[in-house]
Amino acid sequence: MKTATRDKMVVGAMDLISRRGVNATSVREVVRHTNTPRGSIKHYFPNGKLQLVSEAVLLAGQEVSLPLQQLVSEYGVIKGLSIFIELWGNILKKSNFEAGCSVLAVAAEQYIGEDGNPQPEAEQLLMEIADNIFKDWQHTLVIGLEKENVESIRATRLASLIIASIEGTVALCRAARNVTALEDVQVEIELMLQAVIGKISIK
Amino acid sequence: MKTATRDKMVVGAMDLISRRGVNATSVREVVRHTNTPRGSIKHYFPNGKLQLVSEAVLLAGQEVSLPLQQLVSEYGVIKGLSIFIELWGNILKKSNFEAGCSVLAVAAEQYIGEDGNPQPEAEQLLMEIADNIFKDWQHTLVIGLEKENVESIRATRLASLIIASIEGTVALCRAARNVTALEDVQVEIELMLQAVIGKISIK
DNA sequence: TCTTAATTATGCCGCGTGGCATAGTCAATG
DNA sequence: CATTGACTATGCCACGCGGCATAATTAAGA
Repeated sequence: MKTATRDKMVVGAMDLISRRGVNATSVREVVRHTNTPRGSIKHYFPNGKLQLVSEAVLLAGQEVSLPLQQLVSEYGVIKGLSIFIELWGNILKKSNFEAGCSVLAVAAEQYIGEDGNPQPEAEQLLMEIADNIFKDWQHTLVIGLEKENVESIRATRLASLIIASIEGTVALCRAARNVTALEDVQVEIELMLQAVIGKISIK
Repeated sequence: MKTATRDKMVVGAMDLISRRGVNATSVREVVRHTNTPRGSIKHYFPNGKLQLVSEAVLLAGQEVSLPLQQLVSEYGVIKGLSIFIELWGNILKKSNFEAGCSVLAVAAEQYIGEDGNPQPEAEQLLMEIADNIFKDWQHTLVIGLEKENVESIRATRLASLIIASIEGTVALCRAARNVTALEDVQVEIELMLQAVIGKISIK
């Protein structure tokens, strides 16, 4: 497997993006950070930074999609989400609140090219990648909710709320340097879903 | 008032940050973007980019805090939030989904210095500013919820969820280049609050 | 008016960047 | 062993950056 170098680059890019964002992640820094040959970047990523970043974000999406899917299908939406949120808390704590969500990072900033100007085509590409990932996560939740007999339209709306709130909360916790908001949101999402699914009245 | 120049710089920085993020917003671009004398930046912001960015983010926070506070106190939490969310939708649409939330942008990326490395002190300063702004918004909601007889602890949790979900949704909508997620979240927040406040069972 | 202070103009510095091109090295296959 | 193709090393480029210093200009106060 010669792809060891290539993989390290993508993983390293993902890591840096999750901390610094896309624009502040330089390919040279990725190379340094991963002890990887600078001469290989052009070889593995002929389209340069944009290609590296694209793959890094795709990977970041996958690394969230898989556990989310697995947790929801194994424990159901409510318990699954609870664990999923706890997982994010661990990522934050383990990184000393430096790491965030790479996909959110993409969605929060325009892509600026080497000339210092926005690059609409590149921007659109990355945004579409991010959008697809968000929609993927949302879809997983919709499936899980429908399995609990939540109506399709309602499930879609709830999934939007849940994804958005988790993403937003991760950012909030970064700023606060604690995990309180994540705990708050976990509780409220659980209460909300219990009400919706169990048709129980919230007091 | 000679501060016309200074103000234009702060406003321009805020605008650029909301689109590009902090790291991709250069002082020189702010100057160009605002037709402002480059020589004045050192004069009005002796501490350089960090000072400019700090004030821009503070302003961004204020420009959200005030309407939020006003809407909640005038229309109550539910109706107020509904209008507030619609307001965000307008910002997105009017900017062709280029503008986002400057405060979220700060929370989503590390601050990278002119040497290309993270600057922990600057980073901490900006994060504290962002955190204070988030907490300010949250406080406004807590007040509004308590006025509707929601228990204090519950109100705090709900406020976390609401702020996080709105911030997250703005990012989602940027990626999707439409306002659907914002509409979804608006409906679900309204339903949730009606249930909590009115003690009505959700079907 | 004259002079003092606030503001602006402009050029320079060192640096890091993304991209590229050329040359080198290494491994696998003939 | 030879050769071919994949991988890597390294230097260069033009650029934009943040910061700074010095000089010019303008406004305001005596």
